[in-house]
Amino acid sequence: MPHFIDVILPIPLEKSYTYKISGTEAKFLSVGMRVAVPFGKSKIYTGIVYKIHNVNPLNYEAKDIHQILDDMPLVTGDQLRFWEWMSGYYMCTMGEVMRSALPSAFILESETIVSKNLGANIDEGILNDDEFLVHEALHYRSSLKIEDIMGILGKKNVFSVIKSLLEKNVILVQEEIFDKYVPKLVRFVKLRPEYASHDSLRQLMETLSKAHKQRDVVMALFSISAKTKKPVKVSELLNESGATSSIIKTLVDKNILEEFYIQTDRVDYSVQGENDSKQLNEHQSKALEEIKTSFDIHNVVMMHGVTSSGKTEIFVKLILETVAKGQQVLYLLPEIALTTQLVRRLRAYFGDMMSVFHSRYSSHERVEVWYNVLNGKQKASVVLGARSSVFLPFQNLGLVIVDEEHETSYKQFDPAPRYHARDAAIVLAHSFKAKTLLGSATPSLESYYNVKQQKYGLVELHRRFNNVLMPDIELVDLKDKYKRKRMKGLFSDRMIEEMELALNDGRQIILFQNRRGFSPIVECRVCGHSPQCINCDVSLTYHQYRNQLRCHYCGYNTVMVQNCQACGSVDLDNKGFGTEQIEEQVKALFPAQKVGRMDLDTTRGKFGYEKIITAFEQQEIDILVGTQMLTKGLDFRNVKLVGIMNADHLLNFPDFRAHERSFQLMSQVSGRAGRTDVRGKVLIQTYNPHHQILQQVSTNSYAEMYADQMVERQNFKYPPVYRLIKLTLRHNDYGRVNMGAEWFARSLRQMFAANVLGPEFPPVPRIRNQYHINILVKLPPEISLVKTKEAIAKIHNSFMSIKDFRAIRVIINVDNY
DNA sequence: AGCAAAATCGAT
DNA sequence: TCGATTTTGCTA
Repeated sequence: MPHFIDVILPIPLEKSYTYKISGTEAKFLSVGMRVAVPFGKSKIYTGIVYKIHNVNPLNYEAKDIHQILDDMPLVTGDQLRFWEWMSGYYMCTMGEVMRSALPSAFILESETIVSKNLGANIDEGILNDDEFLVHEALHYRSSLKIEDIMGILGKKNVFSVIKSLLEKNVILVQEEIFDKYVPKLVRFVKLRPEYASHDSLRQLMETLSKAHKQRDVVMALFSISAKTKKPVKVSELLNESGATSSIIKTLVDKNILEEFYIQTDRVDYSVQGENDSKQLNEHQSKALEEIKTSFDIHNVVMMHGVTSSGKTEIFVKLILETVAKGQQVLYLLPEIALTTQLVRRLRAYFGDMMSVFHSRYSSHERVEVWYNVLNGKQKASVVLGARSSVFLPFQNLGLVIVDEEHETSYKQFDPAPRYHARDAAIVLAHSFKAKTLLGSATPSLESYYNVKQQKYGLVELHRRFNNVLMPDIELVDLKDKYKRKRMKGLFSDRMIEEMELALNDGRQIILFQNRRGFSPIVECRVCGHSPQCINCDVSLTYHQYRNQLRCHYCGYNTVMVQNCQACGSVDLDNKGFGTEQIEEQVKALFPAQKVGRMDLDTTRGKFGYEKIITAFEQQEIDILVGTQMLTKGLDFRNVKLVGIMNADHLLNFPDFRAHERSFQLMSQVSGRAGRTDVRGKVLIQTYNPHHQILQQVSTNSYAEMYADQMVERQNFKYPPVYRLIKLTLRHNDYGRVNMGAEWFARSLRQMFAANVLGPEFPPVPRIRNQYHINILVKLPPEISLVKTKEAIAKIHNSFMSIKDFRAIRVIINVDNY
């Protein structure tokens, strides 16, 4: 009987592909293993075995697989079902899910390797310049990659050259698969066995008496192995003896020391700190009990606790109880909140039961965590991770915690799958019959709506830990301050007073401005022209520290212009203000203080973010100016004052969630103030001090905000009452996207009538020379989401069959919030 | 995605 | 009119 497998490939293809396998292979293979398969003319891809069967495909001859890559399934059946849900719900292919789900080191790809044809006599005269260069290069290196050849020839199209060299029998070409995962080997040394006896050892020391450094190394080796009773790492020995690696090499060459390698686990943490979890106070204990009772009725419980209420300690207790039952725990956090600060804190509770999984870890480390979770290893009992950790191969998940549940960074926008990690986590937990706990000081409206609908349980914590008072929030009316000339630059007199007060107390200050750059745009005072990006429809932003104009969409930059490019005038004005300008003004106002800035520009390096946080923590910085990065679950003990420079930018943002987001952002920033005994102070500068949202922030009235916002969402048919699916059409031809979008919207209207909005160009219609246009579909609560998606998919199919529209990229974003 | 055939472009 | 560049179709 013939055997076949259906394979998922990590590319955006609608179907899975069928390959032929032998009987032996059929016996060995099981669903979830990786196989290397040929696909297309020459490429070899990594695929996941999706189905094993005996159905010979009718219309084509199935190819053989190239190789089996695993001896155990890498992906579990639970995961494949989760992938299916995700590709269905978020309208993307299984291949796209696979690409996001697997650490990149698991997805091997073949590479074309060019080598010299040794068997042939080559007449160099028949080669042209490019061909000769490649031939020459092969004298020095036995093999070349396509990439290398592109480098040598300095051009992209090297295929014709390779083809011609192949015809002239100069080279050979083969496809090689690279296993990107190399176990990390650590070098150890030990004394050769012949020196084991006392006599031989004494002899050895005598011979080394003149070689002091070598003797020191041997002595150090003894002292380390006596202390640790374990093999000695070369790195340790170097540290202890102060010797150089060449001395060790000499000893090895002299056959005194012996080298050996041991494969070590990359994810290797020494346990630091105490292992005991703190005692909960009465409010926390009560909340913990409430959560447990609530879990009896609800699969999902919302833990709504004000900032610094000690949510984390409650989570820790729950996690420890779950682990004690032998179950795994997933602790989700927004990427940016996964700082060493929090990891260190949790490490103290969980020690080596905890693994961390997020994109700043190397792909090898991610592979290690994957295997540990898959094999139910103790050290992966608790996984602390960002969005993508919902894809880990859990075996018996018992609890999922989604901390800072309201964070918008849980939603992946690009590439597909455009999933929301919170929602995906709830589905994942459900498939294991596990419970999900959402935590936030400012829950998202959609989650709170589910609470109100009795879908989720609710547990509240109103008091800050140690009864620290909520900060005192004061609104400063900018209109009034400007009128009465009480402003120094962007700072009101109140702001300066409070800053002085805090600094005199030896306390730190955070200033929040939701915009980076020195000033958003440069404008000519004579003709009103402002420099534009050449690829995108946006004004360029002035960045002082490099004297540059930059585009925030595509990264395009030029030197700051001195004259207006339209009229030549030198009278240029910097409109608006960003973090850089605030930093400069603070430095002028408080020359004695250290000022730091935290935004995308200053945190770009690998540890840039970490560095600024640490400096602020250790009070090397007195005043920290930053963007919304500052809101993400950081814990600074010594901050007395938080200043929000201009709340209006937030409130006037053109998005249906602007008010909700403003409330969350300002509440979160305010929460950074006064986390210890002294009551914190928050100053919000605004032109609209009577704005509802600002009043609600200042009185910390979440419930009121929720009620107000829900009325608006209901009236304007927005989530969480209605659901949204956003379609974005993209093409470099303005007319064509416009026509296509009109067609698409017209077809959608036949089904959904008034619930289709647009097509509408976004505020920045052109990005990287591509025109974007949006269509929004609003789904009333009573309408089936599944049927709607089917209808949209159908319309998309007919759209793609129209010749003029086929080139237009259609991006479907389900729940685009 | 990536590759190659087909279609279109554009300068001699 | 030929070669180069872009578009289109297909992968099992």
